[in-house]
Amino acid sequence: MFSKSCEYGLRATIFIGQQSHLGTKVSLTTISEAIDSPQAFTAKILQQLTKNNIVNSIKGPHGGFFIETEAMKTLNLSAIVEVLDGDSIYTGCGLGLKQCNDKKPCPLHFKFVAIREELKNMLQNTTLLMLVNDMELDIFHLKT
Amino acid sequence: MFSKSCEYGLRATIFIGQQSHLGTKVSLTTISEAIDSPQAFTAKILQQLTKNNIVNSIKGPHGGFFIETEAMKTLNLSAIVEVLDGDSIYTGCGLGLKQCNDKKPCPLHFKFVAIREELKNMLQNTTLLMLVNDMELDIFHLKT
DNA sequence: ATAATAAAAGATATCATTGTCTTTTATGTT
DNA sequence: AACATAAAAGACAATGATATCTTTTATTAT
Ligand code: FES
Ligand code: FES
Repeated sequence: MFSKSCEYGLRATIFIGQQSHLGTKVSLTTISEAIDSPQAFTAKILQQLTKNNIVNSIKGPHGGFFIETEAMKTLNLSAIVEVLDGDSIYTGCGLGLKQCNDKKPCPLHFKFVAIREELKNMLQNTTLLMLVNDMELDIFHLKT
Repeated sequence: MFSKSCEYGLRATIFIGQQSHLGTKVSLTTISEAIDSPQAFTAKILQQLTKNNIVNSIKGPHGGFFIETEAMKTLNLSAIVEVLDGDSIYTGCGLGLKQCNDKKPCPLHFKFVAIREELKNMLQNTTLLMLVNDMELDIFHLKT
């Protein structure tokens, strides 16, 4: 469904959000251990997320990654996915045709678009804050 | 969503089904032109589909690929996807956790599984014959 | 039998994704 | 100012997916 980059990026963002909610910034090492991801690769992903203002970062001692609580209210998963995987998941044809639209549809088009839209809506309607709040229930996990 | 192999495989199978419905076997060259796919790569995919009894093939002059009409009634898209992409699309965690289950869910689990199940149902409930019949409407396309 | 046709099989090549390693830049502490 | 910390940036490596090419096998037609 999503690329590895996107999977790690989503997990990392949720973890950063969770910790920021508790008032603490987190370092790359802490993140990659918390979400069980390859550290150097995760660094690259965090660079992209930082560049695209999904997360904030501060260099130097006591630096690290964080997200403002206010930003968590409006940040939805769709924004993260779009940064890391582009919008092909929202616009791409299920059968790989170059164009996907109602005018010249593939035989799976209408059935496929219905599900694609649900996925899109789910990602757009799910904010980081929702997931961070859910995480407080101690039911959900970010590794294995 | 699906791999290139799976996209080409689905398109190829639909085309073979369509032509078989008209009573004609089709060659690799005909298929790859009809669905606009790389020929040699498509050959490899058709080998997999043949080995897994999704399509039939006959070597030699007047040979080619075909599917029995009876088989089209029971062959659903899910079977094709499973041969070419495995079942990770049905069982994999949206955030990339090694296990996906209700016992130790990721924060996206329940929302994600809901959509994953819809996709699964759609693929299981859509038979090749349905798509082949739809193709007769001249509304749907298998390339560009 | 020979030649032609067409898929199967095997080997190899290309590319994007995934992943690592090293150097640089920014910031805080002593 | 010197040092330590931590992210940013750039170069490089490994892997798997995608794609091609060649050889073999099966079948049909002459
Ligand atoms: S054209 Fe294939 S999903 Fe829209
Ligand atoms: S555990 Fe993540 S989708 Fe099920």
